Amino acid sequence: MKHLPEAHRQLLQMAISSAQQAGALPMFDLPEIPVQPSTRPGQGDYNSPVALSVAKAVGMKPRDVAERIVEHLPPAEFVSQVEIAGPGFINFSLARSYVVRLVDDILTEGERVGSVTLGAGKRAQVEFVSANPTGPLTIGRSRGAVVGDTMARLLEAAGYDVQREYYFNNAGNQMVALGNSLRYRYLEQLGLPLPIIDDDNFYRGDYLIDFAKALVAEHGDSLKDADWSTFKTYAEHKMFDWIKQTLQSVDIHHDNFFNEDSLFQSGAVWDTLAELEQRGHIYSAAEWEGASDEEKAQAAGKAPAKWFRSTAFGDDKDRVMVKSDGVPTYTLPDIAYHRNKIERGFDLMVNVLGADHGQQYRVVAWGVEALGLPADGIHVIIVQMVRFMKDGQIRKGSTRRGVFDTLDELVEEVGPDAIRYHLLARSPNTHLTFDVNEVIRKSNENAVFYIQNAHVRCAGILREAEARGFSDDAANLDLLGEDELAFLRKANELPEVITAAVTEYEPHKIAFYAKELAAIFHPMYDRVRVFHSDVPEDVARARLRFYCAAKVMFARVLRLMGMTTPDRM
RNA sequence: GCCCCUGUAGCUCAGUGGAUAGAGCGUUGCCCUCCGGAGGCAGAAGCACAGGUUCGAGUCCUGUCAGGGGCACCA
Repeated sequence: MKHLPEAHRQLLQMAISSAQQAGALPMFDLPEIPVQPSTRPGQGDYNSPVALSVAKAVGMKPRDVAERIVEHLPPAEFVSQVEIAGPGFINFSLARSYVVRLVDDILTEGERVGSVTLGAGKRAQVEFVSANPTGPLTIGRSRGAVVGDTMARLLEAAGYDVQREYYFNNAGNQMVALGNSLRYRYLEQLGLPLPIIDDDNFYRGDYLIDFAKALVAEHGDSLKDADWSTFKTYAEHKMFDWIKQTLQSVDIHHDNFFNEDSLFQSGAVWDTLAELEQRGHIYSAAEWEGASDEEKAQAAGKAPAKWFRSTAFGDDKDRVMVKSDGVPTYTLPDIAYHRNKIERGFDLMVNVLGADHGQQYRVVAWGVEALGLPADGIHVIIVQMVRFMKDGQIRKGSTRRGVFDTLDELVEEVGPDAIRYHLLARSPNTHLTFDVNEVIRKSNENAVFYIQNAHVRCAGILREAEARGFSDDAANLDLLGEDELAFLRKANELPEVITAAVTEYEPHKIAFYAKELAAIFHPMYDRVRVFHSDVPEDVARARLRFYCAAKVMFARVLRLMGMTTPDRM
């Protein structure tokens, strides 16, 4: 399968160069040549407005430029016809022989169909989810989880060697609070005197009561004098088992769990601070340099903190790296973490964050810049907030108060495929309302099953063929009709969709492509029958092979979205 | 107040600076015995507002209006 816009681009490039050498066109700076799939019948399959865009620089009429280009176009096996239309568009039509052969290309490429070589020999990392293990995964994390995992799948299809990473903080105050909360629940189970616990530092969720019961069952009262850290370690492991299981239920698997604590153990956090200090980006003060008199008065007498002069990079306020009590803020280890990522030698590092972390991330990016590190491989996908609704009620919640909706519950209610599809099928930077009732209703009538049903129908035909002992051996693909060809042309857009999704960091493009492919398939399916009294055997053979290829296409796009590929509804 | 994101059909959303802006739901009318109709065909209906850049703007820039999120020595 070819990346057709790229193939056409090369043709145009050659044509322009040779026209220039022949003196038919003057020399000029050639911009990226635009090539796009045509949307309207009569305008070919792909077109380029390149003549329009360079006409001014060339000092000729667009149509004349187009003519000179077309005269010098080298022949290509996939092009059957070239026309100049409108103000100067160059329209290309695909050769029937090329399109028909796609059936065999698809079958040969199989589950990797549509892959491109963009990332061949390169390593990419996608960091996503990254929730601290203080409670079950909430629905608030689900969008980033789905977007991150789909991005990883697309990067693999683009040829990258991909690592999925989960970064978590097991060192901070939250984890101390978690340990103390479990200790409280443990002592409560044993009926022992309870410690005083600050409401703000108490995780109230019922799951800690369950953990405490399990602890009592395993250890009796032998832990009654243990401190928070014992309980924290237990809770952390238990929590991660749970989180992994939740993620697995939506077919998400991380390759690496990177914990913040390791950055302290290795000394990377303090090394990073030293490096920043050495480069002159850090100062000690009770209040930041640009603070108002009022703020300074409030800070008077406070022990000095260490500040990162982020205002030098465009921030509106400097940021604390080390608090006056000597403990670093979250930002410093996060900068150390990104340094670590870069040192691990990834060519591309994609970081999926919720909108609430977008601002915070800028400081980290400036920190990386301040270290003088190459940051051009780092890309952030900010996913905007999702409002989850059920029965007209907006769901919100806090892990600490123990009031929240979990991803487990959502999976239970709407199923993994519907979750993945609906959270994916939006541009990451649109705000989205996920109405559980609506999704359940729509999924039963629309997109999710619409796409899966295309796969089901192909599988049904293959089953029928097997039952009849009918094979596609020696199929003559020239017998395929316009309907099948239209599908195949759309199928051949997969490489460009994967390329666009990866280079623009917009994984939702695959969801829309999948729906478009199904929208071509279903009307065609009615007309293009295999086993029907009116269909001659040789035509049936060709169609059967075509449906084999169509099934491969639907399986491919469904898997790229992390969805299942049912053979029956 | 400052920063980020978003305003496209009644609703939910696509839309690479290119030709006549697309889907689904809803709505109006129609079609279907044969590989599972969770289908198919047709109709009505739209780029928040005002400037600007450009041969060409839903798309880029500025402003206005409206909505969402973020602005800790928390993570």
